[in-house]
Amino acid sequence: MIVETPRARYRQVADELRKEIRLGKYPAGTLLPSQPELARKYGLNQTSINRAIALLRAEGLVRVEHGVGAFVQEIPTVKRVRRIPRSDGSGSSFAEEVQKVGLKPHAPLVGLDIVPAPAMVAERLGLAENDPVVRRRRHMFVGERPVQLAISYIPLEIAGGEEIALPDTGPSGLYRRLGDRGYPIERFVEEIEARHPTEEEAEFLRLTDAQHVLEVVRIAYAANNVAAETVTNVLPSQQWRLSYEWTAS
Amino acid sequence: MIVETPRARYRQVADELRKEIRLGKYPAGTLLPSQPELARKYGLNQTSINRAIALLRAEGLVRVEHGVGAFVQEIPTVKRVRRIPRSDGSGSSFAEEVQKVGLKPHAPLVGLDIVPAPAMVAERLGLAENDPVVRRRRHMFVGERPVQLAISYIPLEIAGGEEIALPDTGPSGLYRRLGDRGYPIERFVEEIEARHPTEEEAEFLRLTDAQHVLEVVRIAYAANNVAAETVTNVLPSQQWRLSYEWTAS
DNA sequence: TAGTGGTCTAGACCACTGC
DNA sequence: CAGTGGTCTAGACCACTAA
Repeated sequence: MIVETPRARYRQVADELRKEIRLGKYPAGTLLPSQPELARKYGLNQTSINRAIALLRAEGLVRVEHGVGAFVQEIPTVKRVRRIPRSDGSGSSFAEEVQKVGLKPHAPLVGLDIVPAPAMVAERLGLAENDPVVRRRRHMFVGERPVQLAISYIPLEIAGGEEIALPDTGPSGLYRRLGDRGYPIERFVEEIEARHPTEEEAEFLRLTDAQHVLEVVRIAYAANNVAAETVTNVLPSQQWRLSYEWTAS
Repeated sequence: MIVETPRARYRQVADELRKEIRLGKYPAGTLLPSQPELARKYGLNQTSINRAIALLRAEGLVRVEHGVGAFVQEIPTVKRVRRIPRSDGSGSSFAEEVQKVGLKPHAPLVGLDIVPAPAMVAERLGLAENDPVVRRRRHMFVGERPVQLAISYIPLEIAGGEEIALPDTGPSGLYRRLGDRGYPIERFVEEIEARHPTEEEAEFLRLTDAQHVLEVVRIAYAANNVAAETVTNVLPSQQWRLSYEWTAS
């Protein structure tokens, strides 16, 4: 190791490991050498090596399993997938966009039920808290890899029942059904925010709590600004790039 | 301190400080007690206190100045400001949106020159690398607080000269001038990505490198898919919420 | 059980800031 | 200069995982 006093030793170790990962010395999915081993190699204490690994964790380059070791994270394959507001009013669907980049997506339904509206959802849909809403939860994968969480809420009064959100109903399918029920969608608003994942999200998406997620909240409005649906998508920020397109005039 | 073995002591200290900050015991801009002092208070080593502070740094709750202390970060005042693609084709301007929430923005020009196009810019604008482009750089503040960086590039052939991007030219002003020069804008694409800040960005935006920024890249297209301008905005992810709106048709 | 990562100490030294 | 935060050690103990 170069003695470069102004830069902390543990940072230098992190730099070195980062470089070696980038160069393919430790391919995705493999284990880094153990902390005692790295300590010997670099002539440092295990405590210092631990700090170095903590840096790589925070950057999302490495995922640590206690008692096992530090795994090199898979390459962010989902990046560059797009969300595009289109003239038919829907954002492009998850499946479409992932297929475009040649990957096999699946988005199993993990829950479909009727629940009292949580405060945030009630606010977005213009309901009173605890008014009944249809809730649809999906886990989205690319191959074996979890890449996104989605929870959709529709006021029960508008939905009529759970059936409206049954599987194989793509977004446009859902909006067509809402139209059939007398709530044709006129306007969409999406808000994007970056935040720390909840524990549940971190576990499913295999993130450390030092990494961030993007939360994309869409609200679909029917006539008279009646909010007919809201969807919240949670995606690891390092794996996605969002895209919006619109025309002048 | 509660002896809660499964949770690390330093995490408990961070929890405690986080709570006290939230409750206003340490208002924004003030210093936390020094590390030795906190060490005495919690019966821990300075090393452990240092780790606790490091957590708060990573979360952006605190900004540390070496040799001085840990300052409580100002409240993220810019949050909820919107970017809305409007019917006139422009995103709403920085100044407009900040004023809407009752704050005083200013966005001084820090650079206006003609440079060879960097690779990424050349790709976005459909130029060859090193083709000349007009570059406009702005630093954006709300009051005294730096909140955003913006760099705009226009092919010199389209711009004619630097004048096109002179100060007090709002976005729509620039696009009107481009129209006058025979390049009316037809279409916009924005791509959003979360990443770690560069050192320069971290310094200006007063971020630690553990925090994230949103990079919003917009490309404005004239007829025949000729890219007439690209702007890159860099904003601290914790201080902003982006918003897009569009109508079904 | 042996090997892994996570935490903590007591003490040291350094770099930086402000007086 | 004194006070601040940043780093590092040598050693210890714990929790977790896998065989």
